Amino acid sequence: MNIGDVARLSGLPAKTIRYYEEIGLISPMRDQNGYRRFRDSDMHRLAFLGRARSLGFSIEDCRGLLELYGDRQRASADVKQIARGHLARIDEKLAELTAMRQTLAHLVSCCAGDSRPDCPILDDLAGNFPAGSGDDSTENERPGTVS
Amino acid sequence: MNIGDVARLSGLPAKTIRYYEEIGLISPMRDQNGYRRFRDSDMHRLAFLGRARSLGFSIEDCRGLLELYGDRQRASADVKQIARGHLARIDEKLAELTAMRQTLAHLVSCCAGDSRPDCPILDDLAGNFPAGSGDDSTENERPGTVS
DNA sequence: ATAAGGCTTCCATCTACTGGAAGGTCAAGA
DNA sequence: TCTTGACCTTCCAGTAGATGGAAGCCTTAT
Repeated sequence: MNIGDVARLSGLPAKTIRYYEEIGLISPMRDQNGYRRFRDSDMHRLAFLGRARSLGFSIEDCRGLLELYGDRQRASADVKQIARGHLARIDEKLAELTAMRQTLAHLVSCCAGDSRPDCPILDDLAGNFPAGSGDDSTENERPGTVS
Repeated sequence: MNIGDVARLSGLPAKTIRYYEEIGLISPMRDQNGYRRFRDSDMHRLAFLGRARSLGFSIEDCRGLLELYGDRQRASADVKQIARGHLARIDEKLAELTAMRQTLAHLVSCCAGDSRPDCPILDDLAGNFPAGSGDDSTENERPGTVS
């Protein structure tokens, strides 16, 4: 199979497949004309990569997972460790995004969004807190930056 | 104020402040020795930037927000539009991460994580679905890749 | 013969910084 | 006065994970 067929079958762009070869994730053979020739095993690795990437694993995680995938002597604990690390990163990201979302949604809901210049969103970004806008108690705590 | 002071006060690394100047977000003056000299207005812009970035606004969003910030004739609708666009992106990202998290957490919970090679995580990544592992009904739908 | 489409490599670009090298500046101390 | 150390400067490279495009070869059909 040539790269175009593999791209169609795997759903990965040809560019990406070449990139994966460049960084050593796959090693297809070459025909005499220089074209890459993909065997079933290459397709399997690419499918594996596509799936792992769609779950958000980093390229380096993928490299490790592929190695374990091809190792009959592997311990599932090693796989699980990679997956758990990734899960932890996802949870961090989720917490960060959720906090952002909350603040942002509040600001958006406070903004009239008309032709007048008054804007609580800009006020907040500029560090002005023009008297609690609806909710009582804690007077606008400002979340800190997260990595 | 020199860049070091501004960095301490704003919480932004000096490198980042130089970068923001390079891409035209701020334009501090220069002393005769070539050192950047920051006025209060520069500090305000940097604080604004730090806050906007911590809410996840892109640099280009920040550029637009800063422009509106400095425009007395602005319409709050323009600010709100940027914020809403950003909110929508956050929601997309949240949905994507939540889906990943769910699949991943399930796989992790299925994996023994011991010294044996059998691993449902690898099986899934490889496209093998070894008989529904606990839940009935829909026999493992595989989520597609999201941008 | 030539045109279309597929393939190749190489280089640049994207986001938002970050790290480091080489070197100028300034204030304090011996 | 010299030196030391903390600042500051610019410039270049690198990060993750591709993606876009140019220039050019290969193959097949017309």
